Amino acid sequence: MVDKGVFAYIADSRVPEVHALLQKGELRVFDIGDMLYTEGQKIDHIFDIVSGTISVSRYGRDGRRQILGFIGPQRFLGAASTPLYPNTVVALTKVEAIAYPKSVVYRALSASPEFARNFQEQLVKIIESRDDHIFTIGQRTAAERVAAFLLHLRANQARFAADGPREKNEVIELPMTRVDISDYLGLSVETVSRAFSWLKQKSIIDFNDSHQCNILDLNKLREYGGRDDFTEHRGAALG
Amino acid sequence: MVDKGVFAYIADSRVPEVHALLQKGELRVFDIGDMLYTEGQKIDHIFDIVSGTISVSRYGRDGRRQILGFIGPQRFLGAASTPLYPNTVVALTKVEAIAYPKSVVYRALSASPEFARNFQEQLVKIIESRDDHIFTIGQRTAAERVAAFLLHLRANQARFAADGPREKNEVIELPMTRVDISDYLGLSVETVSRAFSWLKQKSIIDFNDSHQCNILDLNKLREYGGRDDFTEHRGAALG
DNA sequence: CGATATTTTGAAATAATTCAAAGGCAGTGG
DNA sequence: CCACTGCCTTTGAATTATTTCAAAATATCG
Repeated sequence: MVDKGVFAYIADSRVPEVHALLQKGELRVFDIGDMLYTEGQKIDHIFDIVSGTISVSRYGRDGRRQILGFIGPQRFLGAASTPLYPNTVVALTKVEAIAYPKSVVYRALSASPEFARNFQEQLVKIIESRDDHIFTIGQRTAAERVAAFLLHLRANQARFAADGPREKNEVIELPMTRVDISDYLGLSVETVSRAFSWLKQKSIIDFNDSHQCNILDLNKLREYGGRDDFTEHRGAALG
Repeated sequence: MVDKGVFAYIADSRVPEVHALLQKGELRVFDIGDMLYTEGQKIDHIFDIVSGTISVSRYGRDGRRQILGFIGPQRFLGAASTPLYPNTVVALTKVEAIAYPKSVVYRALSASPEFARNFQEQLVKIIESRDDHIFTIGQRTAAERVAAFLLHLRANQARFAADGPREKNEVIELPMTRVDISDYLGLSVETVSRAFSWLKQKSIIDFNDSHQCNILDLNKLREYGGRDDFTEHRGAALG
């Protein structure tokens, strides 16, 4: 388990303003279901996730929900172009996050070109990850979306796994519910469930329980969900 | 018609490195169908669009295409987290764009915190625009997607329209084909065409020709396509 | 262990796609 | 100027993927 957020890695603490930033960070702990931000809220701090998983989502007038991303350790969130944050962020597991005052973050970004450059790179990676998502829901069938989703989780989980001898049958943790997955993929719950069953019946995956998935045939999974593999990266992920 | 790109607005030319950047910009002209970038290309410059419209898209193995965005004046493109650019960018109309060497852009970003801050804000706006897009294709029906698309175009065109007395029946220019629209919205061409016909038949819109749309009833259009209106902004739009 | 929520499966309904063809428009050459 | 060609757009009918409605199975929690 990592005990730092991503800012500790991308910020150069030799710069005084950056050092001050890292000092000002305040660890906060959230339980399942807690909200880190709510839609329309005026926010004054950036969260840097240390452990756990959150979802970033957006609601339509009539209650339709779209999940924009599932975000784990070593990502930050809270950047927005307006003072009012446009999304809802909920803890899917117990979450530890470091809260940094926004003003102090901006001061540090101004003072350290290196931090600013790394920060920009994280933003670009978020855009690229959104683009993957758009491709997935715009062009793929239900089974392909679910396959792509599993590969996406796998790529992100791999980032922090202890790299012992890699097992042939990899395990993917699914900390979210089927409803969350369906709201992420733009499908109904039932369709997501059927897609899992279909992949299972084809011996491409199977489940220990509904939140732990084994990949039995990675190549086949890639045939359905692959463009390439998704890009792995430590980094940002706002919404 | 604007004769500058967005960098001229967001960069502080009193900083020598920024001044040098603006000097180094080189105007290029593209015809309909020309490619500004191709997928997997190693790119060494950022484009800042002065006039015209381009599409940013991504292809799947079997040829499926997803358009990630349509981009007009006062936006830049070319930022990527890897040396190889992941998308294809094509001119939909005649396009004038200023090409800036990437290295010079990065030097200017390091030298001017103000430019860096504005640049970051543009990146955040791109993310927010991608989020709108994800919501649209993840949660909306065909007619709603088309309505949302029209509102999106309207918001962006409004940015540079001469603000004389606003007409009741607003006109929206559609420089792209129906196939482009369908690849943007994750629908088939036929479905897009039917959605237009449906909105027409409800007297919400009508067409002068297939690339010029009148909004007859903006409120009704918003009932279908609105979350709120889309945020208008001069700014970035990479892909 | 019982109660509640989540996940899976089944059958019917529906939105969107596919296949097919007609209509419209733009450009080219006679 | 008109006719021909090719492309883009619209409309129609049949097919299909996904959703919706309904219920059973499974897991979770006090």
